[in-house]
Amino acid sequence: MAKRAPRRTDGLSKEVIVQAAAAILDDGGEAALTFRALTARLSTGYGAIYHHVANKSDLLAAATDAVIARVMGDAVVEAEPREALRTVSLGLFDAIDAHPWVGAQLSREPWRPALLEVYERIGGLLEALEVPERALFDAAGALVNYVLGVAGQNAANARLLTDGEGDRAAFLATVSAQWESLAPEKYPFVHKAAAHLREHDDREQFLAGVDLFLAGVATLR
Amino acid sequence: MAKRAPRRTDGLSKEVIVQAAAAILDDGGEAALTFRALTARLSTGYGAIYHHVANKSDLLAAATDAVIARVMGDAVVEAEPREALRTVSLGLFDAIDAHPWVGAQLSREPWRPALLEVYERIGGLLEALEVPERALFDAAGALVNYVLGVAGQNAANARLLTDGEGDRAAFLATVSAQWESLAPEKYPFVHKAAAHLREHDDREQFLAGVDLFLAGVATLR
DNA sequence: ACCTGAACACCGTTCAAGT
DNA sequence: ACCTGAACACCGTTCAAGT
Repeated sequence: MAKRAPRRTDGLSKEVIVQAAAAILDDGGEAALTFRALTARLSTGYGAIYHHVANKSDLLAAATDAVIARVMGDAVVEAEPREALRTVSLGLFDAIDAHPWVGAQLSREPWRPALLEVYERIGGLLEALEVPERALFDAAGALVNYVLGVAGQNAANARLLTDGEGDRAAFLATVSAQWESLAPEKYPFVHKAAAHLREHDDREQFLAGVDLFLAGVATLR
Repeated sequence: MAKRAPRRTDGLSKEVIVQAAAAILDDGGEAALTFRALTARLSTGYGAIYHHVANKSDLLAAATDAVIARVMGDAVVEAEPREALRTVSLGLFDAIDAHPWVGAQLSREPWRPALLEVYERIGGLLEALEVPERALFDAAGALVNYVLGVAGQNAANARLLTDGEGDRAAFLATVSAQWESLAPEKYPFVHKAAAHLREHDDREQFLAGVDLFLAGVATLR
């Protein structure tokens, strides 16, 4: 009886490891990604992984970069900058919604190389929108931050729902009921917002925010 | 020789525990908050803490709520809604900058009771700004998300700087140099942005984003 | 009711040893 | 060069036992 597990015949690579990590993250969320789970999935040892990856942080960062790079690669080039900005923003939103761990990671390490592409694309499109030079960088920073910020918050909700058992409608109904039960004299706005909360569509609300932003940018011209 | 540490004479309470946790978080960042560090600081045992607090998540949430509640309590009521919105936003930004762990926590659990106050205040002020009913909730959601999102990103940077050794100027110079070294044909925007990055003020850029947002909101009237 | 601290079931990471 | 897996130094959390 062999004491050791059979050795992998195909070589390991950072890419293979990062892809396996992403699969684990997608399946079970952030808590599921452990080196033990990773060695099991790859039928290998700890050292083999550490040979290709510096540590867990490095692994998460690489997996995040891969997702963002894919989104930016997929995003079609549109003629009209305003529409293109909406498309790029929504692409990021959807990717982070599909991979909630990406949202958490981006808010933890916002200077990743992957975001270079995002800044370039969004900045370039704002330039095409004829935003004046003096406001261009503030506008780009604000829009990128809005997109990542909202997508991250949304991802947190998505995580809450997959980690727990409940479905989205039930969760929103609970929060909505809480808001509704607040004294209208003390919380007039939140009290009124409760009804909207139950029916709102996250994607639409996200896009409404992008549009508000672009409307603000348009006043600068 | 007594085998056991002397028993606390004053009683423990959730408030005392939460405050001690906040102090540890402020001192050493998120990694420093362990139950071992907490028992040492409070001269108590694990069970004592678990008697007042459900688990670590609960502890972090309570500490976050306390910080946000303080900010919202401190925020002065201003006559002019536009100025009041800037004040509230900046108050949140500064609080999260001073306590970076709050930013991380809020992006992890965005439905905390503490945020009720934030939604109420910001929503109410937008209402005072005569934002039409149909757009009010999207606008409030977007603005709150922008504020928390940017503040969270900023907090991540702050964390990067305190956890590592470097100072802010050196860090920005490094990123800026990286951006500048990119091929201007491939990254025209980021290449140009490098100079701005070195000199920009996070607070000012944050406020510029709030203003862009409010300008967009103003077009709805 | 409130508190103590040994013990348990996990982590990420290291490293001597294998091929 | 690349890989294995026992071992180490941590975690959060539990719980029988104390006051």
